[in-house]
Amino acid sequence: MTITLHDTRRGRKVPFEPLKPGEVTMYLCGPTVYNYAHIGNARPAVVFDLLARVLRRRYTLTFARNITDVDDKINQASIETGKPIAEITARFIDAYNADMGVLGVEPPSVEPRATEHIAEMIAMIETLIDNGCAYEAEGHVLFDVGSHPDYGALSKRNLREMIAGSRVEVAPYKKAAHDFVLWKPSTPELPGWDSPWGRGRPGWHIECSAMAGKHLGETIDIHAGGQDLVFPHHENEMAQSTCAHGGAPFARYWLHNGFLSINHEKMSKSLGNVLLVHDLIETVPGEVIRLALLSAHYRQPLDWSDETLDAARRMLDRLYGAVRGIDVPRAAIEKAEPPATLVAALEDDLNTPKAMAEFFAVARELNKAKDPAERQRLAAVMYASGELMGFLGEDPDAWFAGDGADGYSPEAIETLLEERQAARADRDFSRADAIRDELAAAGIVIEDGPEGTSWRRSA
RNA sequence: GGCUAGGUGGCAGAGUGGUUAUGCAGCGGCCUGCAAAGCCGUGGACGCCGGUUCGAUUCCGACCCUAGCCUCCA
Repeated sequence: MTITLHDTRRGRKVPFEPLKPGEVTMYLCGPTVYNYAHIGNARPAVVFDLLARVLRRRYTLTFARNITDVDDKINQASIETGKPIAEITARFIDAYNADMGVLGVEPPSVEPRATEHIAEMIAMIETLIDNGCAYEAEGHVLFDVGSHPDYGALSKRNLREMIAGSRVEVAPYKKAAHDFVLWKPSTPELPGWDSPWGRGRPGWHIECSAMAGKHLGETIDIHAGGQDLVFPHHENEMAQSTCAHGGAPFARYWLHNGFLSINHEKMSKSLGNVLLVHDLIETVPGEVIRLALLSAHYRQPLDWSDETLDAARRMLDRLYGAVRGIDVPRAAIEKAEPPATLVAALEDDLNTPKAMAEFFAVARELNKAKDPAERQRLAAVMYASGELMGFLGEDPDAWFAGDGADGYSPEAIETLLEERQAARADRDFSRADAIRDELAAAGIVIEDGPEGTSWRRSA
């Protein structure tokens, strides 16, 4: 079985073969660091983290996820807050990595920053001018879309249509409406670098092309990002890189995740419904958010609501409930493999709902199993599956203990449970039930099992 | 208006030319002092209209509706 991936350019699922046998290069458009990441930003980070995990099972993976730390929105944030740009970007780079870490996103192989690749961008722009794909005008350097016959191949649109439907005012120095900026002049207050075209700063699209080229080579295997980046960002990247590299293909597979809405509305500042990961993780476990983001197929739209989170939490409760109380040695987990059906689902264009169904199949088998050795073996399979997908990273008892916000310490709960056990032994069920009711009122659920009584918090 | 995706049971959400998705919720049973968890069983679905077919939710066409992009945006 080969891995299949949906390639945006070809518009269908295709078998995946890396350019170099055994090695895969992948580039993901990362954050622009002017604010905390919102839940929509987290979707590609989580989805393509999972893809990276799946790819690493078979290949040596070089995974680059860039940081855009020069951008007009950052400049704007600096003006608004009065804080230096470097302070803003440093702060939100740290916050991004910390927040994504809580969601189980593993660090990529390289995390290139735009400001550290200005020389590469200038060199690439010079090459583009030399190759006749770009021109200078009034301190700007623009990409000449007309020089690139394949322009529109990724986003499946043609220039004529775009010009006809264009509602944008065309800057006077542009040859054509869709020519886009590679380099633009900076005023003295704005960040800028010396260049052959004067002091200025790069356009957005050239950043990714330059960083991808430097860290992954002229032709990369997988380029990923949000669906909204298909046009113009990725179309422009493809045009630039292809021209700069003498026609060498840029990305062999283009992957795009679907959009996330909130309560069926687009997330936007004007609606006031922007949900920051930074805030969400205060009250919701990272794995719940991760599973919520993976509960729909990555190319499907995903609507985010309290119900989405509840559903994810209940699913994880079921998984943790299955492995609870089973002691699994680390060595057993490392020896265990996720079920082939689960891996196959993920390798089929990252079919996470199917993969979760296979995960639950193991849980069911484990819940049914009586033999301790068999239970331990299945629990190891559960944990191995969890490590692949980024779940079951917590101790089950800790998972069910929750945050203790109701004021009952574990010790206090244990004391009450002992009292209840004594009452039950005396067949004083009204006393036993009173204790259970008291805890239930605080959201603590008691479960009597063959090996004693356990408890958990239900949100 | 153009382009690209979608419309599946109470909810979320996969998949398939004829046979169980899965999770939550419901119903019946087992277990339990009673519960909870778990297990077993069970009802309920494929936007609308045509076409192809022995047979379509699955393929084809029209229609309706929704979302994203066409402008910064994951």
